[in-house]
Amino acid sequence: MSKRELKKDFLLEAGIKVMATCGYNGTSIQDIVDAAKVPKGSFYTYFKSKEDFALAAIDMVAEDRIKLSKSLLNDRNIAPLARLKTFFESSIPGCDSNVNGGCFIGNMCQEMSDSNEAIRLKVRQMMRNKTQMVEDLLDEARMDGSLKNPVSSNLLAEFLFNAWEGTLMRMKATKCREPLDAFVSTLPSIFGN
Amino acid sequence: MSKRELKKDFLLEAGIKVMATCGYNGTSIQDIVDAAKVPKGSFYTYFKSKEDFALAAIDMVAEDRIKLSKSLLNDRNIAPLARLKTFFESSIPGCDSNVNGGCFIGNMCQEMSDSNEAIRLKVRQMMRNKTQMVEDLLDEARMDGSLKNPVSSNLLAEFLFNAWEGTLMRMKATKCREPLDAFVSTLPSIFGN
DNA sequence: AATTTACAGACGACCGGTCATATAGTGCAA
DNA sequence: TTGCACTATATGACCGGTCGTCTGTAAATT
Repeated sequence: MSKRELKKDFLLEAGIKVMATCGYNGTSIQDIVDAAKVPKGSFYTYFKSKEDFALAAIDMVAEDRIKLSKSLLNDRNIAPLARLKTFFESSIPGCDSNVNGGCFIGNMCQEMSDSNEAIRLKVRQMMRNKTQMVEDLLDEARMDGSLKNPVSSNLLAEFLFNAWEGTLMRMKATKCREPLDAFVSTLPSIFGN
Repeated sequence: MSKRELKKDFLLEAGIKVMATCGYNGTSIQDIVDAAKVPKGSFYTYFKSKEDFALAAIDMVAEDRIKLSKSLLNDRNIAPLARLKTFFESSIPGCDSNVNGGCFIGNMCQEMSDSNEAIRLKVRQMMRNKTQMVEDLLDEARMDGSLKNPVSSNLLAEFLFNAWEGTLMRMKATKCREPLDAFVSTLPSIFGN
């Protein structure tokens, strides 16, 4: 990775931290470069606009998460539905200690979908990808008999992924992990018995 | 209702429309007064700050929704779980035609919870209220035998309300009602058989 | 020497909020 | 009913500050 790309990633990582808690409109270019300890003028060497930064940020976050999820999801030593639980939990870093920020992609979705089409489309794609991963896992669980819910894996995956995103959102309001526990407690009853 | 209160409500209604699509930080005082066709100086006659406006806006939206929900929820001629479905659907106005805006309270939650404690607490309270309504309905359904899921009404209500909020969020990303349909299709399988 | 990258400073626009002034509304005495 | 003092509302110019972006030039790299 070139020196330029390293610095770009560094700027992204620092900026994501700010934008995850303050949102798109609540984060200024100044905030981003301050967090990265980089002069303001340099910002436009790496990103052609604030929107461009946000799009790259969504890419980076989603890529990190998907990489992490993939390694967990393909471990055939663990039952599919147990992996699903892990999958959800892995999508929020340090969900017990640091309840700030929530899901960066979910945040962008709520704040920007109605005002920035490029961000909306990128977010939609990322969510579609993650939903597909859930669906594959559900299919696997159906094969081995641990999933008995008659609703199609496709619909159920949509439902569960969205439910999880809603749970992360609720965590932002409560600032505690209680909603997460309610989710995990309820999950088995949805798989059927 | 006094003349003053009428104008305040008018300003609120016009402003909520803007803020529901552009968010808190994406909406300026100028945007609000423009939407209401009122001079900027007048804003501060009715609200002491932008934050004050947002808090009043959340109140108004939640009050409207709760009033609407209450009338639907208490209709004993309809089965509890059917009412629950109506309850969810009533919380989003014109969910098929106008997918813009989504859930105002959900939007505020995601955007502001980490940066404005007053808004966060207000949002938390509203969500708690709505969850309680779901819980009551689930209890009623359990009485008449239509709800067989062994998970407590409390946990299940939390789960379902958050799932619904997540579904509304997903609708913002897709700009179509498909996620809503997936939610409604999946719902019966959660009640048990 | 030529090209790319780094960055300070400045740009006009707009932000949330204030204020002096103008106007409208109210209660009361005559 | 009228005239008057007083309070409440109306209003847009204006405040200091920050916004996202751009430009000119210095430094680094090729």
